[in-house]
Amino acid sequence: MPELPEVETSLAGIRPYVENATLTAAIVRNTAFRWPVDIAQLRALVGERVIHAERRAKYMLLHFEGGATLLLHLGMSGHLRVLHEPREPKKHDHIDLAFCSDKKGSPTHTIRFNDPRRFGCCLVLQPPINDHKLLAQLGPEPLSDAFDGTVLFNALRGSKRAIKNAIMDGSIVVGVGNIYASEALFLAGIRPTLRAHRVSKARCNQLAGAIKQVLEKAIEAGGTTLNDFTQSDGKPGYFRHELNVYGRANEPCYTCGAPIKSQIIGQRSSFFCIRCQSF
DNA sequence: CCCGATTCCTGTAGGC
DNA sequence: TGCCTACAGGAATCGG
Repeated sequence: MPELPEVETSLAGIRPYVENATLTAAIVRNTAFRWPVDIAQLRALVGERVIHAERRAKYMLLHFEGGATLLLHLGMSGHLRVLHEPREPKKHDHIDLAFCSDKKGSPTHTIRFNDPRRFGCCLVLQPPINDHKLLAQLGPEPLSDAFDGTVLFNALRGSKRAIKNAIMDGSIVVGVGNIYASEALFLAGIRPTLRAHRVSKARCNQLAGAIKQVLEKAIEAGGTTLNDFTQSDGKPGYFRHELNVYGRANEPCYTCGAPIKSQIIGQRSSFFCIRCQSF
C-alpha cells in the first residue's frame, strides 16, 4: 500500500523521465478513479514541459511550464511503470502519459498508471495549488524540520483519540499510513491504543524520531511490497523484511519473543507487542 | 469542534 | 474446482 516511502520511491523512479520532458500524449482508458479524470484538462497539457516533480504527503506533483500541476495519488493499489517501448496495456492500466526528452521528437517513453482498486487520482490543478482542498489542510512533512517532538506534542494536546489514529491523521503529520504507524509505535515503545493526550513530551520526541527513522529506512529499501506495489522499474520494495510488527499477528516479537497482538483500532488492523510497547 | 463510522473498489484467501 | 464471503486500506465525507 503506497504510503510516503512508496510514493517517494515511485517519484524517484519517474523523475528522470518527467523532469524537463515534454508531454506528447495522454491516453485515458478509464476515468473512474477516486475522482473522475478530466481528459480535456489532461490533454491541454500536451506539448508542455515538466519543469519540476515533487512529492507532498502521498501526492506526486508534476509542475508544467504553463503553470498547471498534475497531481497523482496512488491510492492503495496504484503503481507507476516507466515503459521504454510500446507494450500492450494490461488490465487496470488506466492512464498512459507519453513523454519525449529530446527537443522535438516522437515519444521516447511512457509513464503507465495501473490501479486495480482505483482509489488513486489524477487531477490537473491550477495555481495557487495550495488552496486546493486536497493540499490546503495538510500537516507537516515528517522528514522535514517542520516536524519534531514538540510539534507533535502540541498537535496532540487535548486529543483523546488513540495515538495511532492521531499519527495517521494528515492534518497532524502527512504520509504515515497503517503500516508505518504500527512500526513507528513499536520503535517508540508506545501502545497504539494510548490516548493521544497521554503521550508525554519525551515520548513525543521518541515517536517523532521513530516516524522519521522508519520512513527513511523504508525509502532506502524501496518501500514495502505486500501484494501489488512495485517500483517504477517493476521491482518490489524490500522493506517488508524489516517490518517488526505489521502483519505478524501471533508471531514472536523479534525483541522479546512475546506473540505480536493484532487489534482493530479505528477500523484498521493494528499490530503491537504488549511487552515492548507498554506505554 | 472533534472524531468515529461509512464509503469507494477489486484481488486474494479461506471455508465448504 | 468453484462459489461465496470477509478482508485489505487512503482519506474525503458524513453524522453523532
